[in-house]
Amino acid sequence: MALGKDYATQECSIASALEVVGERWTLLVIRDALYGVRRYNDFLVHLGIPRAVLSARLKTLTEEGILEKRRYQESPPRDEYVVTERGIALWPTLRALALWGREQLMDRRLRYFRHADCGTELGPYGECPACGTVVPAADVLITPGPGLDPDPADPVSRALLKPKRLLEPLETEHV
Amino acid sequence: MALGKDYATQECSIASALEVVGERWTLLVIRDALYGVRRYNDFLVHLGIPRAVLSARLKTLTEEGILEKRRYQESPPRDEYVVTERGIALWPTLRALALWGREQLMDRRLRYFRHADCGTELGPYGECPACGTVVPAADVLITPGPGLDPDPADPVSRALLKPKRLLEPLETEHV
DNA sequence: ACCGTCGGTTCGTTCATTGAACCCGCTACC
DNA sequence: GGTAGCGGGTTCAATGAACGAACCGACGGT
Repeated sequence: MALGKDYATQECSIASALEVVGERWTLLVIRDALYGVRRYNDFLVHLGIPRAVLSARLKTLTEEGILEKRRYQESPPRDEYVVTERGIALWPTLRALALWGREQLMDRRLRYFRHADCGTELGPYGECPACGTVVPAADVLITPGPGLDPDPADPVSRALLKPKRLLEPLETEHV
Repeated sequence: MALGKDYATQECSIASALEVVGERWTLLVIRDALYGVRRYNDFLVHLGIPRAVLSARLKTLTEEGILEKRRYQESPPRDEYVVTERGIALWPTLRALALWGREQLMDRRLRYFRHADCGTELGPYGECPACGTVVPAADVLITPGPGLDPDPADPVSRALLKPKRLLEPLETEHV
């Protein structure tokens, strides 16, 4: 999106944000990263995204400081992509978008976002109605809802059937 | 984005939302609509968007129930695009995105979002820190910040130099 | 020696975006 | 009554991005 064909005339922080995260697939990559996905192949099978596009997105997200590429084993050399503070700061945006999609477009509940400390479902602005506090991303528990396919094909979706915290790395079946 | 080339494999309300509002320019059109822009030509000059793309976006946003096309004079026939409840429901998402862009990407303050009743700047989750309530879109006051160009070229930007409420129709100089 | 896996790159085809040109209904002006 | 202008579009050729399939290289297992 950048490189000349950007939202140049816009003097606006929304336009700046969209230059970084507004391309196709980008927000879904960040969503997966917040859900705990870290490996190239897990992004690939879970998103169903072309490999070239995934490589490009991971590259620019790394350059923008939203993901961090780090080596987790030496032989064979393997890297994982971990979401940074800057990426975690997008959680309120993604939560708001998920809420809009659920209320305006969907007929069923796919996932619940809860406060990990007390299990209460988050309110419309990301707060815990029981505790009265705003819940940081690391304390959000994702639990499956009734509309979710109980036997999905890909290993990432299967791993997401168990309740887990945001940011916590996802344990995929290593075949 | 729709029509076959969508995020078909994603079982997720974020993906559903992005199928509707995830295309290039779409969220900026909605931002302008929330700021009070209603006329084709105002969108056109303020966004600097190709006419064909603007027509396409207005069409799909109308079909999706986010904007409503309505005639405001008969002769010559003229229509305006007014944001609906479904579009207003995107305000928390846009506010969160603006906040992220401002804090993570920008060095200066362009606009403040305030509670119209008391003038206090909104907190990170869209609440008024003074009143302790969540502020609905219609009660948000947009005021220019210090980083904003004081003499912009297009009439929409000039009209936005005055404080005004969200949703309130924008008065452009009718040349 | 060979097969499989992970994390990519390359490549031809299809689709979307761009900017410029054109069009239509109408009004105001001369 | 001709014509200039405006709002709100559509059409078109050229460019750029996304797609999917194929290929590749480093390694590990058998």
